[in-house]
Amino acid sequence: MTKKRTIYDIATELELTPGTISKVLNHTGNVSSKTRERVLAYIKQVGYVPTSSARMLKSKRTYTIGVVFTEESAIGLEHSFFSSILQSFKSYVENEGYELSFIVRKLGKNHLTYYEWCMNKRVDGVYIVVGDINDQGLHEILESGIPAVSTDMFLTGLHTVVSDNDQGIRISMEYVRDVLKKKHVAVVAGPVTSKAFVERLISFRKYAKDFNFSTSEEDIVLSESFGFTGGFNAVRQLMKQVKNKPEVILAASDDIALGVIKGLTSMSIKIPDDIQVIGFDDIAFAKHFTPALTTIAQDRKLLGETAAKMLINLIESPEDEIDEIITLPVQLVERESTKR
Amino acid sequence: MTKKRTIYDIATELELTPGTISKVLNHTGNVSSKTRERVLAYIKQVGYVPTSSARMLKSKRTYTIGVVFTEESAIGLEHSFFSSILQSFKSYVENEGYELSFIVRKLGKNHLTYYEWCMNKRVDGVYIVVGDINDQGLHEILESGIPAVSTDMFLTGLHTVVSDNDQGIRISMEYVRDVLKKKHVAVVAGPVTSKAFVERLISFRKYAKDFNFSTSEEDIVLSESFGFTGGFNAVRQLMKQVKNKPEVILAASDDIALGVIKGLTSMSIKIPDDIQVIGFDDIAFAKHFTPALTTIAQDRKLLGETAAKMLINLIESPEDEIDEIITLPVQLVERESTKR
DNA sequence: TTGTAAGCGTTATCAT
DNA sequence: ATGATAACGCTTACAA
Repeated sequence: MTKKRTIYDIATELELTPGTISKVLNHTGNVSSKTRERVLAYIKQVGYVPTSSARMLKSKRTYTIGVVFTEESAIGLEHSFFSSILQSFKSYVENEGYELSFIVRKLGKNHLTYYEWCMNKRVDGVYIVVGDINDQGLHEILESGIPAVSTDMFLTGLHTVVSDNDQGIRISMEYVRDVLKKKHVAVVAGPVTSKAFVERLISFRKYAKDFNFSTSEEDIVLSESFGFTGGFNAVRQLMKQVKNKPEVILAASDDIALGVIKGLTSMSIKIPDDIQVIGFDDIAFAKHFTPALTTIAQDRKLLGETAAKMLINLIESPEDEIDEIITLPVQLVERESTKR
Repeated sequence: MTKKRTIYDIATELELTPGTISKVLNHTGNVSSKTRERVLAYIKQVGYVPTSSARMLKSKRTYTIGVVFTEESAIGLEHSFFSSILQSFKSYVENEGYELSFIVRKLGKNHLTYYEWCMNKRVDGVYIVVGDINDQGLHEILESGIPAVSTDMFLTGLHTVVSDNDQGIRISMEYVRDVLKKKHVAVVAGPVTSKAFVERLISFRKYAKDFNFSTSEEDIVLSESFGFTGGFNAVRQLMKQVKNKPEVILAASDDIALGVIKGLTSMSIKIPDDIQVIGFDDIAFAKHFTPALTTIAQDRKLLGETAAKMLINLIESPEDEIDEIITLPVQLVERESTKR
């Protein structure tokens, strides 16, 4: 490992002083455009890059964003829905010169709270991809005034960008009524620990009533988990408790929907011939499944990007007044799990 | 944001000097156990944590590992196979007090090579999850002597942990011969840009010959991409070019296998009744697909952990002589896409 | 056993 | 327009 060149070396090599180099590096102070060019050219030539720890130490800006990705919900990097939002967030902020650092509860030998971690790392901002609303540490962060955004949860003081869950449920119900021409629709709801699932369930109840669907409480069942297995078990439960088979089942997420389909298949129920299924999210696998899943597509790329823009705005222009909540429209994608 | 307490504050508050505080923090030098206890207790009470940038600047150790996750292959965080290895790597190193930082080509306003990035961030080591073997930047890293491990590629000087591809192909072929009792097996291979895919194809040819399978060159087809769509197209091509339908198809990866199944289904070929399919990887979705996929399971958790252990060993005990390549055994998982 | 002081590589405030 | 110099918060000889 060759010795790292410092701003000091550059200076002597160019017969200047460190201060001057620093000025051109930071586009600050007065430097003649002649020396500026010379320094810039030399720096590029020798491939010099400032040492970030020194810069951080001095300047208080770290160009680092802390990422909260709660693993208690058993969804880590592996969960395609959240990780693809994160991916898009990451690309955006990297382009702006920021980097991501996962917030962990442990640093070296010390255990610490989210807030302590943020103080220690001096992150410029925090992005909550998935968080536990009951986590005291999250509240501490908000109270501390560190810029923060989320694509998952609502908390006062927390800027959030989410898909329009109500609209999503509304368009799937309209699709059921107007295109599928069905009236008996059941729902496999997600765990109520997630705000999004709660919203979707509320909207379902509302529109089922507004549209005069023949849906009763026995047509509503809760999946005990986020994923495939939850949907699988829940739908078997649903079919057991229901007097008449529903014509259509709405699932709270695609993961759950795929479990629902598999559960139904395991009971020799054909999709979409016997029962039609509609999901929510449009995960990558939805179109590959057999039958391909009709679902409400969330724009994950846009979710991540919007959150990124929002956070950088919060960091770099704290004086701007911006909306606390941004809602993004969703879209119905018609595939094989429903049939006109 | 309350002002951060420094080692200096702690010292004056305790009527000691910064040096002493540092010593107890680093378990170094001589400190009476009485003061040590006192300092430790106080630190915990006020929630003090050392500022990492200052520590890094001084000590040259950053407790940061750079992660190379090439995105050219269109597989980002979203790809479940690699991201779950990374997840397991991450958990392990975090427990040891390290953190991960994605290596990007851009830092602030400067574009730089992998190597420059590593120098700049002063990472303690590098983990290549997925890398492009032709990338000059990777070679630079190895030459520089920064400790590096990979779970994907082979390069002299690069420590690597991989699954035993040859064993995987062998046991699936033995399974075909001894359990399925079939002789005509085709293969949908993966793009040869990946070493793993090359190995699997070589092993396939070898065992097809050794086992006297009735497999000819026309039974071998290459998927032009890593994923589902590649498998889908490739198998349709295969069925077109082949005189006799194969009895079993081996796919180079699960993603490809699922595409193969869907492709076959689209041609009204029933699985496993008409053709049986075997994958490789055991991604999360393999068991949820219809039909559930018989496959060779790689132990992703162990892959990530082993790589993590290896890298930390390289970092902390550079004098240890350790094997450059570690090969992990794989296992056959029998599901619905094959039938005895 | 504890204190002192010199750096680590920057940035920023003064002088020049 | 450029040069000196004092921080930033920590580690680590070395001195007391």
